[in-house]
Amino acid sequence: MLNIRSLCLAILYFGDATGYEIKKQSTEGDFSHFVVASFGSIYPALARLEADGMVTVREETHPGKPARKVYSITPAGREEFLSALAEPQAPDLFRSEFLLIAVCAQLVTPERMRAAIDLHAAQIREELAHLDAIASHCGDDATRWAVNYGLHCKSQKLAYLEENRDALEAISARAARSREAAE
Amino acid sequence: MLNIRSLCLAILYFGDATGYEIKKQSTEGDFSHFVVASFGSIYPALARLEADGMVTVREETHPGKPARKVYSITPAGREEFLSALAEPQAPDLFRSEFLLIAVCAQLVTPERMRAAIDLHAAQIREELAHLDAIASHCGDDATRWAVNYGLHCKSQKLAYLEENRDALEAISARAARSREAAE
DNA sequence: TAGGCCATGTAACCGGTTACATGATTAG
DNA sequence: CTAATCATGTAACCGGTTACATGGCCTA
Repeated sequence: MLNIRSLCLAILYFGDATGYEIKKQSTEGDFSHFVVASFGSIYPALARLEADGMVTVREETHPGKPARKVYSITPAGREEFLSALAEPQAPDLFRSEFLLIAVCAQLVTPERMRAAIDLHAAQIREELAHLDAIASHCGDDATRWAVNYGLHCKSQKLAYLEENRDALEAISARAARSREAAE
Repeated sequence: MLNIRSLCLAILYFGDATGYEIKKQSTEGDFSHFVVASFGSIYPALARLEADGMVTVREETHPGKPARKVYSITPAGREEFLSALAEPQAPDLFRSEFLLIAVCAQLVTPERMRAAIDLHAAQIREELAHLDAIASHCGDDATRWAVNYGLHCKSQKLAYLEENRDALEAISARAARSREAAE
């Protein structure tokens, strides 16, 4: 259900858009914290949706600007999306390279561990700043709810990391010391 | 870096294992909350790793039991994994069908919204129980750190959901009422 | 004038999933 | 007797990424 096709329908449900705008919306806009999409998947999906009668296109040519294809959702498209929303949702998907490194704290040098934590913290702060930006100019209640959810989770994540990073670094340092001792 | 190949090396770094055990480890065991892997990806990855000299195999045949191929990591394998760990990690990946539904709270019925929240809460509770199970019989400090990190993030997530679910349901209910009024 | 933004699309590739095929043992 | 667990592997498929191809406008 959370595929590019449904994502396009979701965005078009709230208003007409071009492929370029859909990409922007899903990598920088209101949907960006829980989906991903690239041009290589959006354009084919849009073409497919049109062939299936789920969307219509009109080509706009503003002189001196690249031609743009503006897509509109059709009643059939709305129906398809609504029935996609009606299916029981799959659990959230989470994948973390940082946690793989963390689990391997004994294998990496304390410096590497520290760098990984620093980078991880910086990544979370960036996501937080990004969510703040969305929150600051968003007129939709539901979107704001979702953003606040993300904000809460991520700030908690960062708080835990900052409070417990020493413990993780200590694990790494201890292992490094016993490796030295073994030599 | 967070691909099946590295995952296999990571698990084998901590001890010999069969493909079956690697799968178990990554869907039920210590790695299960931040990676995914299926048989269809593990077995080919292991074959590839052997061809590349990163692991060795020995076939064990216990009478009355299926033959098992036990893999061991080689020094070259350790080296490859360590250099994979040394690369700067990609940010955590998060994808949520629930949040797509949440953002569309105005489009779905209040009942559907409630069901989605209930299911989401149940999914988080399940993940929490799963992490608790790992925590309770895990002898490794780093693994415990990672599990506690997950435990903290997920319990916070659940807390936010429980405190704010009414607001989300209200958005859905309000939209439903105005749809009715429009008729 | 270099780089970024707008704007569309294709093609090769790849990593992974799903389903299938097989089969013995053990616990309920 | 049935279901689960152990155990390995393949093949078809698919969804998506990456890189490529193109090109004009605007800003620093």
